[in-house]
Amino acid sequence: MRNTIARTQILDLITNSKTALSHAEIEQLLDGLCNRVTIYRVLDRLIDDKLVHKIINVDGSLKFAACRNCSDHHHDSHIHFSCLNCGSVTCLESVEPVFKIPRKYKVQEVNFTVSGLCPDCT
Amino acid sequence: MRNTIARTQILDLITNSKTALSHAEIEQLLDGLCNRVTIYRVLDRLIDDKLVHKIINVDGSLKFAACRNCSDHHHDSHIHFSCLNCGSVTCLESVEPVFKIPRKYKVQEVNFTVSGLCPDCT
DNA sequence: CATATTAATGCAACTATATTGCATTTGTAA
DNA sequence: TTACAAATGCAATATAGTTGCATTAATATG
Repeated sequence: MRNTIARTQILDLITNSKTALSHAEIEQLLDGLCNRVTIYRVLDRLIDDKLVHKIINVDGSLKFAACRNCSDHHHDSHIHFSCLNCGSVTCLESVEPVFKIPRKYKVQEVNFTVSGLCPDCT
Repeated sequence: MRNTIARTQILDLITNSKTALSHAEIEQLLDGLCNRVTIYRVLDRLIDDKLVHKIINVDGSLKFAACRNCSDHHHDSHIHFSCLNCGSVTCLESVEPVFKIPRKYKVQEVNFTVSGLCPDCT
């Protein structure tokens, strides 16, 4: 795994962003630094390296956010908040939902998104 | 809203299916009954009419399932189980997660998907 | 410091999925 | 039975992501 300019910049953007970023947003922020295909590939690598996690938004679009405490495996069992007005997606790291599902289902991952209005849009 | 053949068939398929169906699965099951564009439009109408709800799968793909108790507004606050092996998506209607998020967020909808292995695939 | 190795990139082409405009068909109310 | 508008089919277009391959560049080694 090499520390390229694209990788550094993309990781920086995601890490310093208050909200999760989409591929398109990253592309715009990078302003031609690299090809859009490279962004896809860098994102894949960052996810493999457990530095970033992928969030499926309520509208099906993808967002990327920095991982915290994901050294071993991804555990993004926290809630994601998706604002229906501004489109921002925020990790609510401290909130973990409680639920019980039938024992016959073997749970591996959890994807929990709540949508509505974020503090900035109320 | 007219009761066309396409509408009837598509609603039947979704209602009688144990698991949520994708557009592609519906298209295959209909076996040329109507154009794929029509399927998109019928699904949109069924969602508007609160007869079907749309589920965003963990891989970002869309699935459609029959609505229960959605006369006024969609309340699919139940859990969806997504099988990583066979790809099936099942509504676990009886399971509703408990969670608390900061008051400054205004919650409107909830989208909760758990992935792993379904009873058939364990 | 030079250089060899190979990961990473750029580009173009391609695939998959969804949407739109418009002419035609068809369900339904009068 | 007929008229009207909803629904459909088709072709074109849009959007998002992937792949193959030649080229570039990061890094380990001598």
